[in-house]
Amino acid sequence: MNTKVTIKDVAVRAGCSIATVSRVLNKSGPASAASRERVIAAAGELGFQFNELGRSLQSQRTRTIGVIVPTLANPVFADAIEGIQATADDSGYQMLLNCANYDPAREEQCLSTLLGKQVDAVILTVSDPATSETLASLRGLELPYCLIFNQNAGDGHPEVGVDNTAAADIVGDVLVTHGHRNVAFVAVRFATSDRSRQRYAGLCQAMTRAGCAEPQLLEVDYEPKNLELALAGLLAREPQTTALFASNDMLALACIRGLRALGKNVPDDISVIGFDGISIGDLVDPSLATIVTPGREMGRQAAEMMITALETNGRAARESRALSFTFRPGGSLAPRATGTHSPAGRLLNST
Amino acid sequence: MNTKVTIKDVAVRAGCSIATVSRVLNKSGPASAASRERVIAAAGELGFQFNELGRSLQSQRTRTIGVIVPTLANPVFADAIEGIQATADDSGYQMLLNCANYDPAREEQCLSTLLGKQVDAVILTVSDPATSETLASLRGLELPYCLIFNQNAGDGHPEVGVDNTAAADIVGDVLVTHGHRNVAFVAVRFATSDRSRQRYAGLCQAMTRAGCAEPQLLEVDYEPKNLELALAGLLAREPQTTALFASNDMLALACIRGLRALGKNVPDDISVIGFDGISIGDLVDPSLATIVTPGREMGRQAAEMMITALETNGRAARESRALSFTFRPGGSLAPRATGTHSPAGRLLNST
DNA sequence: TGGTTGAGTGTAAACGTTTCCAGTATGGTT
DNA sequence: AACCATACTGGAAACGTTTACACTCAACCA
Repeated sequence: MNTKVTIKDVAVRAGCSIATVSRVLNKSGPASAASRERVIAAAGELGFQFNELGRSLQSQRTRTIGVIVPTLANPVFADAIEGIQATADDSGYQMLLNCANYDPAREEQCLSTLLGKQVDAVILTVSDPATSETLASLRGLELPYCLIFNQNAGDGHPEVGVDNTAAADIVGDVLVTHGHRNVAFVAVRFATSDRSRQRYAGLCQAMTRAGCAEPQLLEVDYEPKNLELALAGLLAREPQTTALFASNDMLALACIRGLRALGKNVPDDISVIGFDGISIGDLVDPSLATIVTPGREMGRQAAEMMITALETNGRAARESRALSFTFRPGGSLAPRATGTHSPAGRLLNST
Repeated sequence: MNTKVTIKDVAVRAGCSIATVSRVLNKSGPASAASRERVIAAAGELGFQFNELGRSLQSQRTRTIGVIVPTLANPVFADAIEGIQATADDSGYQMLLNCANYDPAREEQCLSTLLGKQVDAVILTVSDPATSETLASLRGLELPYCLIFNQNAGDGHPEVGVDNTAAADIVGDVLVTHGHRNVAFVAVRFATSDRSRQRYAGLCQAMTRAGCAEPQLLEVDYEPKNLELALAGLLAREPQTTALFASNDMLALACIRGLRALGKNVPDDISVIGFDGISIGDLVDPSLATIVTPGREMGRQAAEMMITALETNGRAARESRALSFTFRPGGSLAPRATGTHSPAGRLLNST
């Protein structure tokens, strides 16, 4: 009974025109106490609720923010989404969500749908900002938009993210101070993820600065069997490898599992560091050493930025923000075994 | 340049009326080859895209499905969302997502917003179906809706879920066959989650059937310190407890961590079983014994059901589906230590 | 008393579509 | 030659709002 009742029905029941109903319910113009009362009563009795379609069409704004992310399977995106949702909600905005599945073509299609729905702004993460058509067309438009997770996307795109390169550089430093000199970077979708590449670059930078070998690059997928094979191959080719840096936490966890399956102990035989700082990393054993990025905060700030841009109607949406990150130590990282014999874990195994 | 161009602009450029443009672009009526060609050209040159607001207002359908879930922090909901998204997308539908944060008042508010936006259908998970105002008002409406995760909600609400009680009963059986006779059920938000209560009931049913003590009920929150304290309290009060059944996987992982912090080894000192079957449970060590529920499939089927109901315009949305689940063994579950002395793990610790 | 004010109200246009309806040709039949 | 389908087309109404504008009426002031 909620639906179907329009402002016209309220007007009839209140014995006035729809203009008056609108003015009363929106508090947007004068109305006598008597009308006001009758309108409110009528609306209440009828269970009237505005049809936002009509409102949006007229006002040229939907109070809806479109969001495009690669997936929800990685909790780091779920976090950001929650941040967007919460912030939007506080300001009376809605969120229209699309998952593009790491596919640039789908990204474009998602954007197109969102535009059709007349979203007021767009928050998105793209596979590769440098080549993204989606991003290119977005710049041509007049509506506020903002990248999240992507950083240093170039071309002055507004973005809220962390400096992946700097963060990975720190990971490199940490590895070096722990005595690791032969490390490998494990990535999924390296070719189509700017973030992976930035993280690899940061790692390389730190390692070569310390005079270490250029880290190996190992591209893998999540399929357990394949991952195991790839890891086995790496360890065979580069037996001196003592640490793995995974391009994200989910992958890091998968690597630990894979190594375990190969009979390797983490961190005694080999250390693993992740990236993102998903909360589960802290629950598992060994706990995951990782870069903690503020996923939820990223979403929050991006949404806030969009809403401010919309409310002030100013061109304020052009800014970018680099959020801070921290390195979280964890049990998956240990100092490199000093000799050919390793400490505790190894000893236990060899008894 | 995409935005702002309306069917009227296309009509002008094509030298015809908007009616003709509409007919051509929608293939919804006759048009001469010449008009057709000119319209298509004009639309292309102008980068025309339909304004769905206008369309929806006129057609009385938005091709949008509203979704309300408690949170995205639990991957099990993220899975379902992805399932909904993917299915909706295939049929040209959008998804409007809201997180209600386990708060019935917010659930109501979310529904109200969704209705304002004129969603064509609603898929939701509520805290407590029995007392949910949201659910009650939904039944009064004429639009298709469907519960997910909630099951046996009563009152014939359409739902897609698994039989929590039966699943938990199986968990009880598994525990019994592993020799556990003193187990505890650990839950968050027991009072406001029908699922928690159903799972507890199923466990009790199986345990008492086997002649065991009624399982302890331990209500906790996620805060690590509190959880640790609660677990310590339980073990002090009921030292004979040999297994924990957690109301969901996230909590199970948190329990394992908490037990570890208390110096207890899982599964050697105590076994832990979860519920949901989130993929991470398979990555960690010990791997999580759990009930695997088809989260994504739940979302998929719910969306499919809604779309069918909408397309056929039939009252087909009244059905409910119980999806199957499986028990997944894992390293977190071990047979109860037979004597006062426990096997391997204990021995290692005591060396 | 006449004018000015201002509050309260309704009419109607506009937002971008779809679609009914009434037209105009064109062609083919008797 | 008159007729009638048929194919195409445009005008206009409708969907549910907001809001500019014009109107009425009372109160107030000179």
